[in-house]
Amino acid sequence: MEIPKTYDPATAENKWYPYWMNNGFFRSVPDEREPYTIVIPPPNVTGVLHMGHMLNNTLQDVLIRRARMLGKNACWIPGTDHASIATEAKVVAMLKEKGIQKSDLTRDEFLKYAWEWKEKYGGIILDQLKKLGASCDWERTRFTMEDDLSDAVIEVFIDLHKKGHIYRGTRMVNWDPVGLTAVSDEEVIHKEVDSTLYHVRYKVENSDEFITIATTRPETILGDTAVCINPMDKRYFHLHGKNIIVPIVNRVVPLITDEYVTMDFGTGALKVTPAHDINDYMLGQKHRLQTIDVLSPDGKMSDAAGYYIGEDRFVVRKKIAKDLDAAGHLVKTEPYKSNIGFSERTNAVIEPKLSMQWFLKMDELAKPALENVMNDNIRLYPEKFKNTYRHWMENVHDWCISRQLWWGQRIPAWYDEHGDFVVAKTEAEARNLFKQKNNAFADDAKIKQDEDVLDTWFSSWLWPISVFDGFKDPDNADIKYYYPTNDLVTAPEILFFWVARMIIAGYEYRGDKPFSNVYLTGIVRDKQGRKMSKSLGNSPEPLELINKYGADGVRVGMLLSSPAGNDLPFDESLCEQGRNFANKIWNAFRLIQSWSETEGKSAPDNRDYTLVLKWFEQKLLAETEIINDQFSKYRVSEALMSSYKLVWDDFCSWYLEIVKPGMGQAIQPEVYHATIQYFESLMKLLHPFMPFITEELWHNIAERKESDCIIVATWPEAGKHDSSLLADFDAAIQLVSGIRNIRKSKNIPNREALHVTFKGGPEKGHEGFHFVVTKLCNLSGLESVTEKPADQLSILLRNHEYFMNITGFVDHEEERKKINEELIYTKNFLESVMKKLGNERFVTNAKPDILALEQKKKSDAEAKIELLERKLNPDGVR
RNA sequence: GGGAGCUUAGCUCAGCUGGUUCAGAGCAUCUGCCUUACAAGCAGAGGGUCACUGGUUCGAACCCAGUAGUUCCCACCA
Repeated sequence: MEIPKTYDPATAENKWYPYWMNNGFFRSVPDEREPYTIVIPPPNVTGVLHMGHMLNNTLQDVLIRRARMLGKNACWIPGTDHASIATEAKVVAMLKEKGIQKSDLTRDEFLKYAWEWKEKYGGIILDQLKKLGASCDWERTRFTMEDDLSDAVIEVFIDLHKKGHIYRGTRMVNWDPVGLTAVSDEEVIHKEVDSTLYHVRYKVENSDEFITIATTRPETILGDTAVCINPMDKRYFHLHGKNIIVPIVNRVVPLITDEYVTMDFGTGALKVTPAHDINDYMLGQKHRLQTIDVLSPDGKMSDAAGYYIGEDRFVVRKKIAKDLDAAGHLVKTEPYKSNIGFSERTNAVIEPKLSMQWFLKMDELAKPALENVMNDNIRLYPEKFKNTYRHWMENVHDWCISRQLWWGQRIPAWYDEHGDFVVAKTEAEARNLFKQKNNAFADDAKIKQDEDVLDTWFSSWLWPISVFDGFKDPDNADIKYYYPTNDLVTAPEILFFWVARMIIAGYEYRGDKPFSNVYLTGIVRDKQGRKMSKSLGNSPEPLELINKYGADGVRVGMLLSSPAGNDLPFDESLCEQGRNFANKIWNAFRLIQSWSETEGKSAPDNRDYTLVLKWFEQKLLAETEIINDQFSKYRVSEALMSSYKLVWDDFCSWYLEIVKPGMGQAIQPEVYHATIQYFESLMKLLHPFMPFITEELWHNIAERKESDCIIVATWPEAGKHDSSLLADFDAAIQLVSGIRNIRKSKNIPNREALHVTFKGGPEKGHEGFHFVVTKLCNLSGLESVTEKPADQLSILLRNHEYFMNITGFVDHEEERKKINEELIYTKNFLESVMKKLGNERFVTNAKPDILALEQKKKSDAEAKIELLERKLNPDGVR
């Protein structure tokens, strides 16, 4: 049968993914096995797959597939997040293209469009994950805004309100004038921006004097309700108790004193605009100042401003500067760098704005969430995030959970005509509550529900519980079986948005952690270290990468250089390396396959390979143990690298080359069958990383039923191995490398057979592999001699000297130089060992095995020195 | 401003309890090979003052202090 020289990923991918799905290999239902569960960080319904998703989901798939092979009941729950702000923005934009304004629609009309949009585009990202090979239980796909999950959100709101954790209050919030909503602190990105500091003088009432303030936002002067100075500031002592006249509006406001003002910044005088600055707001509260909101929600000057009404704040900033100047109030301007907050979603400049919002008190709820991370009940990988986590949880702020949007779970609060409110699931319940509060409450009294919806994270924080219907039916079989889940794989950016809050919800509603381990991935960056983003256009299209390099190749590429918590500087060449690896495996298979045809047809290769078979068997045990250990520490890229080297170096470069039958020879059946077994084990080890090619080869390499799939095969055994055998083999291949090196440096072609000898008996164990050396190096012989041959090149290995019959090439000076260098190194080494052994404190304190090791180092070094010295002075003449 | 982390080969990173067969890996580079599985390959080689300075120790890439550079998080002085 003709097998193509290169692996064709598309064929395997199109064949096996549907096969796995149709045969229910991804499906999980509770049974007697140990569960292993991951809930996906639900991507936004608006999302399309980007490189971050690729990394994240590849990792999850690796973990889930390995758990499945370890015999666990592996369950990976997929789903999507309704993402209020992002989705609403998309729908608004879509409507705009159709010529429809959101403001022309009723809430229900708008939501109808939004749902249509979701049905149409909401599943794209999940389909893309399938291309990557994600083995999610698709029958369990959830959506954060489906009925059951929304019910859970509402119930939790009501419950937390009942417990007194939710309150309503006037607060300074981060207002997004484009999104027209409040956003949480975490969604504001601060950037340093070049701006102007305006020095403006205000007239002191009943005086000719002026007081000069500095501001970057002169448009807010219209909302000033005080000027503040430090009480200790000598410059202004004489003004204490006076009033100030705000320019343009000519409002008379008090001059107040507060230590908050730093004397040496600007002019030491601060204009106070409680409606538009968080610190001013606090000053306003403290000094009972009037609050004048001069901006409307869309960032234009409001009626209350009195001037420039309806004009954008940035336009007004320039205008008012001019007008102030004209009126003689502008003293000077200077360039100034200030930190400005931008909305993460819309990139609009955030306005601090006073508004009525709903808040969740965090201090008490956060306690168990902090404690259980600190005591390692929940482990973060890498551990360094524990610090960050603690810092945040110890200084946690109340969570503003209301959003001025329509797409999301509507807040279950109801207002009567006086503005009193109750929290209830339905209007009928709300009426009852009103009645309980007030007997006189009329049956036909008008009440209306809060217009706002809840923050998206207020639904995603329930995700690990709600996907198992843990609110709807707290004792159902699924939640009891799968919760707490095992591992969560997510980005550090949402450690607080999401991870911390899930932990909080877990303890509040299940009395238990939502997951045991959190693997925090890095950010995928481009070669220049920039974050990959759509706006920069520096992100490769994931599906194109998959087409180009195969899903397995891309998976390997993503994982190759991404230890937990480290950013991944992505480069397509990584995928190329992944593809090349797949091809290497493919060709190893081709080689083995070709042997099956030689079996019995020609004279068998009659070498005794028993020891080599044993070596590889032991090597597999040893490496599997290492790989298991790396997995247990979530060192996934290291586990991949170990597997990579096991396959490429140990199996392909050494094992296959050794057992490969010579030209015209047939392989021995037992060697062939052992090789197949080893290959199968290797495929299993690789399966979590490279699901497609391993499944394909699994079915090709041996006769097996189609239903016998590697995806559900048993993970290879690890365990006790003969380390001296492994060391003996290492010595043999070192000899091989040494001989090859000399061949190369002396330009002796491989077809020219060499004869190698060594003095005295070989070290025991090691000689068993001599035939390996003979075969791989094309030796005409490898035997012991009693006398050291004269004038031959030699190799030193484990205190034994091997001689090669290539007399003509010896460069004595060069050789002596090399030997001398090695001698010096070895002597220094011995010296340090002796120093240690001569140190009483070392000898008394070191563990016995370390001591023994040092003794061995000593004797080895001594033997080597002796040998080297003899090499330099072969006749004992000095 | 407060906090945390990082700095090891050209690149990306290991180095887990301090111990010179411990200075490592992969990629990249260089050299030689179209050797019947694979040129998406084979074989070989070169490459590092472990950021710097000092300290602790019999011994430091590893522990401590300081310095420099760098990244992230938190706060937000108009």
